[in-house]
Amino acid sequence: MAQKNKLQFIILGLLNQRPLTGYDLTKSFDNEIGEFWQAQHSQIYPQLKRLEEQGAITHEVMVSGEKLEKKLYHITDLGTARLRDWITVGTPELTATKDEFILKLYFIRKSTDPRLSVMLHEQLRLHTAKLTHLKGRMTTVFGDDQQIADNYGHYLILQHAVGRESYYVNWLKQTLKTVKHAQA
Amino acid sequence: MAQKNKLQFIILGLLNQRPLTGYDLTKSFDNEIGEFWQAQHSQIYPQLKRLEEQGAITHEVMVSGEKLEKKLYHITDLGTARLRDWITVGTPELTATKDEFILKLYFIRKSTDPRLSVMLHEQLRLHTAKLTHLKGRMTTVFGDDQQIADNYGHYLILQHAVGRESYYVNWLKQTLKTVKHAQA
DNA sequence: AGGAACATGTAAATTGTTACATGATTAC
DNA sequence: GTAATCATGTAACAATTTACATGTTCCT
Repeated sequence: MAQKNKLQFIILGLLNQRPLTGYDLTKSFDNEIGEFWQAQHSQIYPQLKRLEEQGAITHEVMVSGEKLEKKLYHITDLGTARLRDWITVGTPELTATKDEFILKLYFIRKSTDPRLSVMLHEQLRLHTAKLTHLKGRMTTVFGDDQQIADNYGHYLILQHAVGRESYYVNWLKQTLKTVKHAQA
Repeated sequence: MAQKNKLQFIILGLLNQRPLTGYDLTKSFDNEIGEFWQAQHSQIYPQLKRLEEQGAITHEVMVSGEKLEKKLYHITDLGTARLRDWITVGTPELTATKDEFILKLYFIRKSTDPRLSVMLHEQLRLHTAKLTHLKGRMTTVFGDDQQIADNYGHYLILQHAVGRESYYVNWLKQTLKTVKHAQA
């Protein structure tokens, strides 16, 4: 296996909350989940087919308007059991964070390299925008306490993402200061 | 392309510092670089062959002992140019962090779920160990200021990794406190 | 002598991305 | 009407992991 097929568990986890179409599942990766995993529809549709063959999910056909058929997938008992097992077993492997900017940074030898400041400013812009987006999500999704109580894990990971992004932005600002001094 | 072949640039960047064998390159992923990118030797050897075909690197054969031949790879002018270009262009895509634990967390609905505490404790153990390792690297690799001045980017990414891991550990501790209260 | 580490490759399978393909519905 | 979005799929390609395969050198 190239990575033990975590996508199947994400699909099962989402379907465990409520029935969804392949299109709905694809869109789930636009927000919070997308912070921690990415998948395109070309990966999701075949995976749905496999999960159904295995009996972990089923689908019913819904018709929108005149003739648009969409498949609404439901999780089965086998699926919930598989999801439960995945969550319950340990998670001992810490995967490397693939950060291309950090990779480039590694190959900058001198603090006086003129590219450094440019690169840091670009990242500061990007990560500040991301942080703003995440904070916006936090207020819209978890405006009231009941939302937090009912989706505690979701709340935790969003809060984690905000904190992580805050750290990144602060680190960039601090590093920029140091670089500025080094170049002065 | 599945990801624009970043591995080639890591190899070029490492060879730009000094000539290395495929084995040496493989081992480079055990430490700092491994925090931000992973690759196995089965990916590195074919990539070296391709880079050499393209004229970005060359190799000379060294003989250790009686007959063990090893290939010491050098970067060429074409290679340094390609590396320079990669570092110089912008890095506008922020890749998702694939964190399996966070993914599992997303599917925990209630703060009273008994698995939560177990999961958080496991991660606290793992990330604390990692933080200790990174701090150790920091003192061994950057004991004196000259090391920092000569490998500033390397210093920055190690420092970034330490900070990121510190955040993670603190977040886990804070979250554990909240969970404990919720369960009390 | 034997085990850990050095050293280099290939093969098979899986995962993930981009591109190709098609059609329906909704809101303006 | 037309553009954005909804909706589902396959094909081709690229990246990544795991397994297969072999041999040497160094240290104790």
